[in-house]
Amino acid sequence: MIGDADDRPDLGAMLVRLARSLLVVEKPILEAHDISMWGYAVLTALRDEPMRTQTALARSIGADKTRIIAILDELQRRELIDRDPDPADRRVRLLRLTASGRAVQSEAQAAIRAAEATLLDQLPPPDRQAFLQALVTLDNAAA
Amino acid sequence: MIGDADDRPDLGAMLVRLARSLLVVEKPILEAHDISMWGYAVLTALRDEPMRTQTALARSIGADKTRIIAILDELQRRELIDRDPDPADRRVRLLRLTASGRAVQSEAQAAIRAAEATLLDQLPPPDRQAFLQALVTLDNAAA
DNA sequence: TATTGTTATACTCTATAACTATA
DNA sequence: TATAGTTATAGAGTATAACAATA
Repeated sequence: MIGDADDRPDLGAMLVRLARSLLVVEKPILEAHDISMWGYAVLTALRDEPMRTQTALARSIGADKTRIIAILDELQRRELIDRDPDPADRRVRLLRLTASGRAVQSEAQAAIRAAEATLLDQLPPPDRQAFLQALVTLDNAAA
Repeated sequence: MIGDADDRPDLGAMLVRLARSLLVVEKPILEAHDISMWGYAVLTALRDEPMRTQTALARSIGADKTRIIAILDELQRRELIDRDPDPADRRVRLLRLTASGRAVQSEAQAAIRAAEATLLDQLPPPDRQAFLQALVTLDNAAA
């Protein structure tokens, strides 16, 4: 284990702390754009591709299908998403962003990324790139 | 922003997902050692140094002072910690690990570290070191 | 009066199960 | 019968405020 730098906090402890501090920073940003954390997660998931069922959307953002219903109600009411029954199978709801929803997601994400940059600026640029790359790798592996 | 690799999930999203998946992996490990997540956090904080007040301990692990009371009750009942009134100021409780508490923390941490290694093994060793180093830097900065 | 620890309460988040409507 | 969506309920986790003991 020589050189393994084991004299550090547990990985889980550091990740939980960092995740929590990021959520604290991002909360007021999302509030400024008048959306919730889950609302933002939904908009971001739908930006990449429309979804054919609410269950699939829920799973893609790591939520329960019952948990996103109130979120979808709100997003639909504000006309940020379309949510239409599929004519081919009237049980399912076709979900996609409206132009307005796409704009809100884009603006919120820009603000989020700027806040992230403030944190990441504490790493020298090469370390920063390596960190993000490793994070993406682990994120894909964990999924 | 050339070369900034912005085509990735938000930093917060990745950190939350990774933190959650680590908690899922670690939960059965801690259960096998018959301690809770917060119990483990308390034992680990006290391993590094005894604490003079419960409030200080709570803050050091990012918890509320009211939230650790049941945890301390349990740890004390099982004789994993000592929790004695300070003769110099009878309001405060002096907190430190017992020999037994130190052993439980040590065994649990070894198991936790082994589980972490399984995840980290998905990174090439040099990337792994860089990732951990960056994480420690950000963790210190965020505190 | 200020502080430590404690208790009580309420609030948020989440998980589970039961219901409807379609297939 | 099986599935998508919905609703209702209960549970866990958390935050806030009030209280007792001590300084």
